[in-house]
Amino acid sequence: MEEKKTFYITTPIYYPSDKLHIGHTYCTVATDAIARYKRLCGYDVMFLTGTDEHGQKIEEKAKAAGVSPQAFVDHIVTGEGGILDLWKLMNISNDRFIRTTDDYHVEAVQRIFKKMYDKGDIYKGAYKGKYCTPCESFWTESQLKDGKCPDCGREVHDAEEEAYFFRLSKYAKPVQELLESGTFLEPASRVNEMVNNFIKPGLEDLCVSRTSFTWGIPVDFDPGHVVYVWVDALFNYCTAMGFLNDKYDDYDKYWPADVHIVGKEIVRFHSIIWPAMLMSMEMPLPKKVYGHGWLVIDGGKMSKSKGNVVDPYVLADMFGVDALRFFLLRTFPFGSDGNFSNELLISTINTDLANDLGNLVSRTTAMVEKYFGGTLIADREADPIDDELVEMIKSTKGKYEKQMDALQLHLALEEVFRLIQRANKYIDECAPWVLAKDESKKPRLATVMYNLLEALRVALVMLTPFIPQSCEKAFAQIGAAGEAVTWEKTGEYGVLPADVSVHKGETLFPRIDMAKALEELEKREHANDAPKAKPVLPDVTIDEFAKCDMRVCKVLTCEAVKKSEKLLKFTLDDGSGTPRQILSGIHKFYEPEELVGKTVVAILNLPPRKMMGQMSNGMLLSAVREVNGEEELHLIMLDDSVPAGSQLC
RNA sequence: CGCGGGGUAGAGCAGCUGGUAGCUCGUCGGGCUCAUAACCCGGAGGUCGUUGGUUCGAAUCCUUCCCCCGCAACCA
Repeated sequence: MEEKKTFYITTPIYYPSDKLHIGHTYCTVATDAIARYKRLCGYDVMFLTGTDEHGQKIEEKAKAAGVSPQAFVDHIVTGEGGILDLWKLMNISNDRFIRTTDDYHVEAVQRIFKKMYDKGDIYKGAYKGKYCTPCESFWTESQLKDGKCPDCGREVHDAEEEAYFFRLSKYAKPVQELLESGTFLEPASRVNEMVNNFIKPGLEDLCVSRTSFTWGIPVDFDPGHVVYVWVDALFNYCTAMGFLNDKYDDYDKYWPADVHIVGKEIVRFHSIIWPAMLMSMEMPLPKKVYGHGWLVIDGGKMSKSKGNVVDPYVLADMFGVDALRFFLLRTFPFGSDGNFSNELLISTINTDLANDLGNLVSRTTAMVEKYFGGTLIADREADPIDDELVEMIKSTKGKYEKQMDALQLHLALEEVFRLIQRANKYIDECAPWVLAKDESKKPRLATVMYNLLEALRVALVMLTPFIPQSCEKAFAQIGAAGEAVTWEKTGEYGVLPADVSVHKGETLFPRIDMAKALEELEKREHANDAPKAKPVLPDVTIDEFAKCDMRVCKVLTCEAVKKSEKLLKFTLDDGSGTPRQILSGIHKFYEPEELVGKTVVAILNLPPRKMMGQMSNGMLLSAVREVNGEEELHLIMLDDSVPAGSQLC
């Protein structure tokens, strides 16, 4: 028996510190479509996804929630409405799902770590460097910006800590050659970014162990150290195939991966650190890393703090899983960012799925039923008018294939819809309703119908990776089954039986009423997060309260802090005679000019704190609440007759 | 001058190995009646961010500047 060619594709393993949003769904759906396409083509596909469950952030989140880290991630991954549920809902066809807390993975990573250690590529060093506490990051002298943390601009302090390092510097050259010499990293525009930003300035050895927290894979030969999450996470692509463990036995079969689909924010880890570590392990490198773009909203990043996170559950529920899958992959160029909006979603569904595809299935099957009682006669009569459509039925496959293989999913879909649109036009040209009036034109009419069914058959096969459930229904309607829906027959004309029977069924994609749907969406988004009254905090004594020195202040000056989105810098008259400087993150709510001269309240005896390189000596008091998941803030302003320096009690 | 990406019809985008602009939606007009008020045809709408240059000729190559986004935090 002939061995099938293998194809190994992965998504990133997602970080379950929160529920996943539409961006994660986008990435996974895209990977799923590629995996399904490759299966359709006859490959032996391995499609892996999973979760990256270690790290400090999860440890903290779990602590805040009052549960163990394991219980915390279990809930997000396997709980109701969690990640596994989401992939099931979205009809994701992954063959395997890895959690980095799985025993076999943990043990394998320990072996990997040890192996690199024994080789000398991981060494123990005394970390003498600069440490930025809020970022939990170490920096070398050369990485500092004006002596401050290059990430956040704050002060760093000397820190000396025992830690393990990976000799990333040793692999700088081969990695750069890898990036510049071919198609390892795509789209090509990302290559410059990596080389200019990270490799040319010089790759430092990477600190690959932590002692500041415990939620990670322990370095088994040195208690107290846990493995850096990225070392832990990246090797999932191999351990899930059974590398250095007994759980699976497919490493030799599938590794190296054909493509890692990743978001552009983690391209750096996948295109620099990952190949370097594999080189160290003397393992084959993955053939490709593809950095897709992000879904952005109104040109800006989707984020919790902006309150513009889109929930895939709501969309799938309202519009259907296939419609959502289709929209994501048809609308946005896969390599670059795309502007998400509900309006665009609905109009794409209406135009492509309802008007063009769904309606074509509907009108075709309706005519076959109406004119032939559902089963075509075998007589035929061709006409030159058929030639163009027939030619497209044969040629679309090749164009589609070319785009799919280049991971240009949206362009592949464009090819399919060209065929669908041509078929709609063909109906107009042939005017079957005229032919139907003349009994002698029956063979001609049968030919027209047959050509339409063939066009549909071919288009639907190519849509299978994108909208699998709908295609199945549509195949039943147009009477296509078995060999007729295989990839081999997709480039051929004349595959359906001459006396094919159709079964007009339910509407595949109902048209969506834009106004109503938007209203409904609005309702659902706000249903969950009506203003929540926060519970009253535990009692404090009057003495404790009295420790807070809150006073009335007059705003002398107020200006925005450079490079900061949120901070305003105030100079205040606190009654002492000496102006007091306070920073406050309220630029989102107030413009500096409107606050000058106002009478405000500040707490004065908080320890001074530096923000964006500026000192803040106290805090302005505001009234805040949460509305629709967004913070609403009112700075406390008193009547201007209240004198500066008055104390609140 | 940190590094990247981008600024093209009302909206969203393509074109960018140089030959005076295309696609989808919207809009206006027409056709058809098989179909999910769907489908088909046609029209209107752009000095291709700005300055200067190379060229017979530039959206496309070089240059100046402006704006947006990300890397990228700060929310005491």
